[in-house]
Amino acid sequence: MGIKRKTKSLNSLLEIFEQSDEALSAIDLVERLNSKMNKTTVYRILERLVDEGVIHAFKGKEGVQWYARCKDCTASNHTDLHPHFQCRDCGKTECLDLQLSMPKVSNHRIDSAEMLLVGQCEDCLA
Amino acid sequence: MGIKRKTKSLNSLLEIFEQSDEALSAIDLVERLNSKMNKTTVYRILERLVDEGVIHAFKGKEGVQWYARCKDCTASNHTDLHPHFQCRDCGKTECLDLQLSMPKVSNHRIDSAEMLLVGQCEDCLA
DNA sequence: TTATTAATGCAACTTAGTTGCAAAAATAGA
DNA sequence: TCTATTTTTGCAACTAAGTTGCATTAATAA
Repeated sequence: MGIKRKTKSLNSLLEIFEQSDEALSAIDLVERLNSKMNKTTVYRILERLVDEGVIHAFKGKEGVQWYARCKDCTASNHTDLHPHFQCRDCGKTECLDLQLSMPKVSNHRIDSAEMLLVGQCEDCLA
Repeated sequence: MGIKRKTKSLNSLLEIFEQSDEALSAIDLVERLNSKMNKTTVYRILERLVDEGVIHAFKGKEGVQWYARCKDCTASNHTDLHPHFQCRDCGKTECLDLQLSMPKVSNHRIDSAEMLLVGQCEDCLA
């Protein structure tokens, strides 16, 4: 499973994530890479990186896919549970440095939790 | 602003929400009402009901729109902040009776927060 | 060096939701 | 009431995000 070969395409994506502290949307990545590779390839590599625990995926405010580098996750262990913030004005999206606790709900088994905060980022507040 | 006329279409939707304790997806509502009204109308009425504070909207696990009746909200005051749960197996989606507190993030203004839990519901656990 | 497996590209498709515009229905004013 | 105005609805066409099938290319293994 996961990444079998570290190809040029995969490295291009990895590089982008290493150079960015913010989260990146699939749409944005497809656009940025559209001269280098096909959008199908972008989506497939993103999926692989998520499976490998290199990045994690979440939904932004419009319901589209966003990705960010994982700090404390591996393929088998996705432990870090933090909220994401998206700026309503500039769209900047970031992982927040807050550890959420998984809420317990009686008679329910919770597999995953996702929290999205929407508001104004530092730059757009000024 | 908001609802100017209580039409037949609007009442059909209101009725569905009154008869259901679960959340309902836009997709599902469009399907259920497709003999009675156009999907554009469904989306427009849902938007109006949200504006009026009658229902609230949130994104399900696939990033699509879900709606549920508001308990403690009005057009001007959307106070109730609770997580939503969606069953990974049967898709059942519900408001959880837990009050979340709006996280404070320095240098950010938070307007809204949304939390989605995914797992197995009571029925699918058995 | 050939066989096998994995990665990629491309075009076509799907799905959720939106838009523009014309028609119908409701309301208001005289 | 009758007419003018406003609101609601339907419809068809469109958009945007993401997916699928399949053929091609590239990498690895035997």
